[in-house]
Amino acid sequence: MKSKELPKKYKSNEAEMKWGEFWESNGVHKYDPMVSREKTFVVDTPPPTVSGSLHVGHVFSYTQTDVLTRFQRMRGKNIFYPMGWDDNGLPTERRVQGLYGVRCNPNLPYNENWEGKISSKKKKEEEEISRKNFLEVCQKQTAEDEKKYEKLWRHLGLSLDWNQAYETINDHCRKVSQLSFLDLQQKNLVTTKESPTMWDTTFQTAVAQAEVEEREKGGHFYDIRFAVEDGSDFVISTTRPELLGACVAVVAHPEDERYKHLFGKTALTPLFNVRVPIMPAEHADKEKGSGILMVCTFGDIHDVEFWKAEGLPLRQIIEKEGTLGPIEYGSAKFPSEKPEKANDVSKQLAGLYVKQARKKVVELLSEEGSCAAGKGAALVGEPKPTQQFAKHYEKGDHPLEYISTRQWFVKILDYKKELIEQGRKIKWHPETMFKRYEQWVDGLNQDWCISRQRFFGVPFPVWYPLDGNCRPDFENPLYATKEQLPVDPLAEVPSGYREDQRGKANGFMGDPDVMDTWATSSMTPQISSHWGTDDERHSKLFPADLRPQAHEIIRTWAFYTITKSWMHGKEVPWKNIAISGWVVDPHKKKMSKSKGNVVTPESLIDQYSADALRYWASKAKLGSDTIYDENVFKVGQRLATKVFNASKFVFLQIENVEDQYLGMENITEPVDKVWASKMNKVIEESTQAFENFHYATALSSVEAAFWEFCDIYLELVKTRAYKLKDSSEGRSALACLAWTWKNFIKLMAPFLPYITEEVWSWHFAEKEDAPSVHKSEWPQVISLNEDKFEGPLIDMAKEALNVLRGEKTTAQKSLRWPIEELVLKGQVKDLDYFKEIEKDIAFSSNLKKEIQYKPLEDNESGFDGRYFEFSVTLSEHAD
RNA sequence: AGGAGUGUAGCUCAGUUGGUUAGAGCGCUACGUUGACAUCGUAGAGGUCCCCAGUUCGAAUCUGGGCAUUCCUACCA
Repeated sequence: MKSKELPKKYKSNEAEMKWGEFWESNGVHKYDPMVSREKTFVVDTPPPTVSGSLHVGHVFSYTQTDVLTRFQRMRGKNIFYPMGWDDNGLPTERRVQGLYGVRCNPNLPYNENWEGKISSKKKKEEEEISRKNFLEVCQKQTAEDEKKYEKLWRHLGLSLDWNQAYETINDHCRKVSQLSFLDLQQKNLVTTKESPTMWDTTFQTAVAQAEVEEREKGGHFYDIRFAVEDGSDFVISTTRPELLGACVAVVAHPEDERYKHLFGKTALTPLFNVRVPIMPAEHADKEKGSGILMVCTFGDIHDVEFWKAEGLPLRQIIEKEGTLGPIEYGSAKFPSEKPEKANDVSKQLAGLYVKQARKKVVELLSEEGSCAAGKGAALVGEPKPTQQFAKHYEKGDHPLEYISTRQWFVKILDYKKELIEQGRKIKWHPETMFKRYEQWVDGLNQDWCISRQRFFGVPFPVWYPLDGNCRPDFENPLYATKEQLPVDPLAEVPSGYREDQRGKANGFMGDPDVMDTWATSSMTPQISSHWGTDDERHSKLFPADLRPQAHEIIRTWAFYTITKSWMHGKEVPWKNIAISGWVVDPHKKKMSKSKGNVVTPESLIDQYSADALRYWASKAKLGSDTIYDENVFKVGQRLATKVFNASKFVFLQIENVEDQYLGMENITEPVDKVWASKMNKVIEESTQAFENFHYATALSSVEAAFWEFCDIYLELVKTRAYKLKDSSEGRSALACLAWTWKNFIKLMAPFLPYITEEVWSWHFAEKEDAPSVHKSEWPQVISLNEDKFEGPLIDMAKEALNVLRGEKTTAQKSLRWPIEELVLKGQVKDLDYFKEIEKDIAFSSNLKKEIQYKPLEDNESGFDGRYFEFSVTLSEHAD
């Protein structure tokens, strides 16, 4: 065999291109549908939101999944590892709106000739386009983004099967989502109802509990005097005086002596002169404010609950846009003792946004004579500043309002116990993450609102019949049939109706809403398995083996997926859930685009190589956050280079050696056996670690062993391997080198797929009949037949080398400088075994030596190991 | 306020079931290097293992109590 031409240096970018194409054209990552379920490993990959670009946080967590998956592939598993794109939903709408300067107006007709052009415009100058045009431009934009994402994932070396990719807006996903909805409907697990719901006034849509976050805001307490029918009065404290017109009751704690006597009486609100009952309520806190407070429709969740429990009237004054409505007082719905005065106030407030209205109301309340009790101004004293916590939609800028609207809900509140039980059946990595799930489910207080008043999403497969006055009958919806799916109720017709009956008396109307994006992504395992449409495929892919995801979406993605799987089939969606941590900045805050992180993953890969980034991601355990640190990329890069150089060296030693001399039976020399037994341990450890999802532990163990291999073992045996290659001593070294090298490539393959594939191709691709290391068999431990070779010989040799190098360094001499005499001290456990190392050190270090030993006294500390002290005297051969 | 995590070298982190002198990498300092490798090698400096108390022959590790910090949840009229 003639010597191959090996590159002088490793060029990561060229290699990444080459092997990326190689994997694709050889179908290395392809799922085989013919293989049984037992031999298949199914990953429920997170579909990232397609709204701009991926960042280092994505690289981090997706790499961790890929590492686990590559291990399983080498264990012989048939891998199902799809990619999904979450392209529907608000993020896409927002991105398109900003990028193209357009806004959806569902009342406009479709314009065939309209073409979206990138042009950012101010909000007021945005072009209004039809719903269909809007959806088209959304789809066009996400398709472009997805291409960019795919390119990055390929470059990073994620071993995804791109044949299994899906987009959550495509026909198949819409079908599965709608099927899911219909199934829940049949099981009586969804309901439509008009009820107070958290509402974002900017996007004008309902939002679910899981999408809400608290933000701290400065605010003020305003003390306002109310009159009582008996002529007395009291003062309430509020941060939201603009809701005065929506006041439906006043409450105090049942045990509050100050107000007990007022229960059952009525109070009169200032400005509006509305008569409201004074009632006891458990949620009133005697210590807070004045102890008595107003109940409005709706200020917060307590208002909603109290309003529901007591059957109070609904006086909604805030409209969907976040402005105060034009309210006519003196009507049945909005009674007033002095309607004229109330309407005068109402006129001044109508059309104002909440913040402006607050200012105005405060202004009016501080006017002389505004107090209904006849005590001058209703506003008492100065407003007191306070830190408020207001609920916000995570993507919105204004506080949420509770507004009563009609929405679709999945009934989850009745099944908290069952859903926690389902969570318990799944193996969480790390285990402690289950607590988060449990706590979230336990604390739920609202059903899951799945309808959104948006456009780019999966429509409800629902129509409503219209009565003679064109009023929809929401209580008796018309559901699509399974065969109709996917269906757009705004374009298609319920069975038994004709298109020309749309919107007409006694006709029908389509449900205009779309589903929450989680209603679709909660079905990712079923989307991949083709639930409901392909039973055989479903049985092979469901439940999945692994769900990887981040911890902040346990309350959404994990929870909703578990919920859906339980509701549809009383199953858990996956056997394992692996929770990745975050990439955080040096101040331990989560890194994100908005924080101005300008480093793109693409440029990092170009600079450091994909393997280097993967190394960094693989160093972090599941569930723990990692500080962004480019130094770790450098370490990864160095490791890859070392793999290249060491491989080159080993390859040059063994390339022309006949196969028969590289068999394991040739490993006869003690030092080689000891090294092989050390490798056995590394293989065992890392396999064990991988099986427990502890890939980072596996990496550490392999990495440490590899550097030791380069620094110690290679140094020890290189002379022997080179000079005595035709003797049994030399062959022992060569066989051990070949075996060790092969195993290192394999052990590192999940982490560094490119460099390992590169060096694998030099020799083993052909010898092992495995074109790709990633489809080769995971290393097995070998039997050495002599278990006594587990002693510290390598450690001694290591120490000998270190002392040797140290001495020479101290003497400021070359490492080739001959040593006159060197005394080496150390400890060894096994006396017989110790005798054997004599020739090895001499041999491998090219040195002659004498070894003396004597028993060591039993350790004073009581530790019961037996030791022998030894000293080695080394002096240079007269070579 | 409740829950979960974290706290070990200047930095990023390992540290299994308690066990001899607490580790690695980076960084720093000094030195070396024509034979796989300067994307290298060798050596050195650097520690109150957050604090206090307890259990133990022995604690980074176990127990109790604090402190700091991150995240989740709740409250905040």
